[in-house]
This record gives sequence, structure tokens and C-alpha cells, in this order.
Amino acid sequence: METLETANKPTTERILEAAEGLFAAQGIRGTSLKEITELAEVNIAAVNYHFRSKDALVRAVFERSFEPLNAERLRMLGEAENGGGPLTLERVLRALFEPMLRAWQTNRNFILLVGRLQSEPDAELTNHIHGLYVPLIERFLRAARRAAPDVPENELFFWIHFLFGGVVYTLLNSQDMEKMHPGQNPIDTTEAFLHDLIAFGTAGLRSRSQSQPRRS
Amino acid sequence: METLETANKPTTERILEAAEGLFAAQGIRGTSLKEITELAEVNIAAVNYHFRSKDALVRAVFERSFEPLNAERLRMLGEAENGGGPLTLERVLRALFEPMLRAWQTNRNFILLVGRLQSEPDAELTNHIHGLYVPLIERFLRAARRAAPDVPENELFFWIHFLFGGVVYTLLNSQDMEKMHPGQNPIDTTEAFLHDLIAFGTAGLRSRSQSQPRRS
DNA sequence: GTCTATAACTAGATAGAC
DNA sequence: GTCTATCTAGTTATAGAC
Repeated sequence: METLETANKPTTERILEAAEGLFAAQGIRGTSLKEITELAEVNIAAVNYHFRSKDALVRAVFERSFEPLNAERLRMLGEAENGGGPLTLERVLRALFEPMLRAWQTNRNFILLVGRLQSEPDAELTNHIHGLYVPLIERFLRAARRAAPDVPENELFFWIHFLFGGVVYTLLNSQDMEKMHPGQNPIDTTEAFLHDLIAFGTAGLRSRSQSQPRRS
Repeated sequence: METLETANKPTTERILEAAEGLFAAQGIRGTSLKEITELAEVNIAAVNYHFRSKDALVRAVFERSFEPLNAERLRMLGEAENGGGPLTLERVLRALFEPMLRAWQTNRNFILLVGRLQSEPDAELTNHIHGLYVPLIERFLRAARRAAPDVPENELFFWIHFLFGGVVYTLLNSQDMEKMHPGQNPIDTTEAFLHDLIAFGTAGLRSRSQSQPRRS
């Protein structure tokens, strides 16, 4: 385990960076405070001094990672809604996925943290992060409804989540997929993947238009 | 934590059932052998007697859960290939997803275990399970290629994985989605979800036909 | 095969000196 | 703010009686 370029960053920042990397690589339960403080080159007692507990540190790491991403998503959606030109499904999907792919491109930790969240069943943490996402989801769902009024709302809600899951899964497994089929991985360039993802998603969503919702 | 209907099942079976449920609900690292043996109503030392270690028990639980499922997938795929009628993309996707959805319908533990696998970064376990899947993936990819020769192979490989990820994600989060939009969850009946999933997936995949692969 | 008892270890958290 | 030392509780695994 190598050390970080800690330079003269403050202790809390060093801890957050080390924790983010280790949570991403090893999971939350799989990472001890000892490992974090060793990588951050701070004393073992510093975590409980600057944060209150391991749980509080975990929440801080996730918030630091997710909040700027969601802010950028909302910014892009606002631009799509008010920036002239029609509000298309393509632009809504782009506002949702482009910031995520850019984040992934510069720092793979982000998507790994999303994966940890999916399967480390810490109810408190899950609810906490969930709260960050609810207003975002509502905003995007309203926009998608405007952009594709002929697709039933429950279908929009469901299939956008489905697409989100597909993206998370393929990013999480991109190394394994590369190993299985070298050179056949379409996510080697963000822009190309984004383009194909939007094509795939809108084709799937539009195939659901006109159809009746299955529940009244 | 309730006890299982252990009846007069042998000790190993009791341990496997208890471990499966707890791994699904709490994760692997989040579950101690003490919890497992208490739920199974066997002695704490029984695990190390019947299995060799916690790791060996974990592998046994996952194999027991995944192997019959993959056998059924291959059976359905063989039927689609040799049972008369053309081999369509629809039938390939159905062979891949129908057994998974049926398993989910009768025992939600299965999909939760898939989720644990995604994010508990135990390299040994991941590689072990990975080995179970490689031949399956190759078989399905060959069939998909026959069914959709006009879609580039790398796209088939990628988007089928993508669909798999979407299914895993939506099943994993089906309770949360139900909470967010009550009554708008299309996976309340397996057959309806399967039908729509195949429609969505084939629409997406067919939108990729004719296009050039992005890498030579 | 099943049990008790315990070994050997690691975790998160804290008290108190500096 | 930072350190050492230590506490308490939990973990897997095993030895050995029954």
C-alpha cells in the first residue's frame, strides 16, 4: 500500500482522501481505521478526533464524493430546460450520465463507492445517501416526462433507473470485461460511450411509448 | 432474528441456509460465524468442522445458489437453439433472464448475493465465481451473434452485460423504488417484466445494428 | 459428530500526557 | 492538535472432553 501525495494538506483532507481510496478498493467494512491512518500518515487517534466515529467519517467521504456530481447534473439539466431548443430525452439522459462518466474518467473511486453503497447493507448510511438523491430523481423524472410525454410515467421512472443500473454495473466491471474481451470494451472513450448509451436508452424508452402501463 | 424451519435437516444444510440468508441481508463481512450458527441452531464449532473455514463456507453458499440457475439458463438456451423455429434475440435474452427472474421470485436471497459479489471486494471469491460464469457467457455470446449477425460482436457483448447490470440493479433496489413511487413498479409480475425487458433490450440492441464498431 | 473452553488476533474508541 | 497506551468487545479457529 503506497502513501498518498499528502504534501502539506490538512489532516482532515488527508484522512478523507485515504479513506475514499480504501473504501473504494476494499469496501467499508473491509477497511480499518488503522489502514486509513497509516495511508494518510496521521495518528490512529486522529480519526476519532476530527470526525466523531468511523460511521461519521464514512458519511463525510460519500458526501464529499457525491455532492459536486449531483450539483453538476442539476446544472446541466437546468441548461437543457432553459437554454433554448427543445427539451429532448437525449439531453435529459446526457445531463444525468455525462457528469457521472466524467467523474469516472478522472477518479474511478467514485463509481466504486456507488457499488459499495449497493451492497454494503448499512441501513443508516443508505438512508442518508438516499436523502441526497430523492430531490434529484424527482427533478429528472419531471424533465423526462416533459421530454417524452408519450411514455407512461411509471415506465420512465423504471427504465431510467434501469439505465442507471446498467451504467453502474458496466463501469464497475469494466476491468473484468476488458480482460474477457480485450479491445472490445466500448467505454474506452467517454464521449463515444455517452453517445451510444443515449442511443441505446432512447431506443429502449421509445419502444415503450404508446404501450399501456401495466397497472392502473 | 428468527430461527429457520430447521426441522430435521442435516447440520450442513442448516448452516448453508442460515449463511445464505445472512450473507444476503448483511453482507459477507457483516456476518459472523456466531450469527450463522445461532440462526442455524448448531454449535459454533460446527462450521469449522463441516466446512474448513469461513471462506470455504462462503464459496459453498454461492455455488449452491448459482449453479442450478446457470444450468437452467443453458438448458433454455439449448432448447432455443435446437427446438425448432428461428433463434431470435428475444429467445436468447429470455434464456438469460427468465431463470434469474424466477429465482428472484421464489427467493430474493439470490439477487442479493449477486449484489454482494459486486461490491465485497474479495478477490479470491470473485475469481472463483467468475470462473463459473465464463463458459456461460461464451455460450450466450455465440448464440446472440447467430441471432443478431448485424450487430457488431463487441456491442453484443457489451450491451448484454449492460442489460444484466440493469436487471441486477433494479431487482436489488425494487423495495426502495416501490417506496419512492408506490404502485409504479413494473416488476410486480415476473412475466410482464420479462416481456418488457426483452422489448426494451432488443430495441436498444437493434438500434446498434449497422453502426460501425468504434474500434478496429 | 457435537460440545465447552479458550487461544490468538483485530476492531473501534478513549484517557491522559505532551 | 497530536501522540502513546490501553480498554472493551468482537472475530476466526482449534484443542480436547464427551
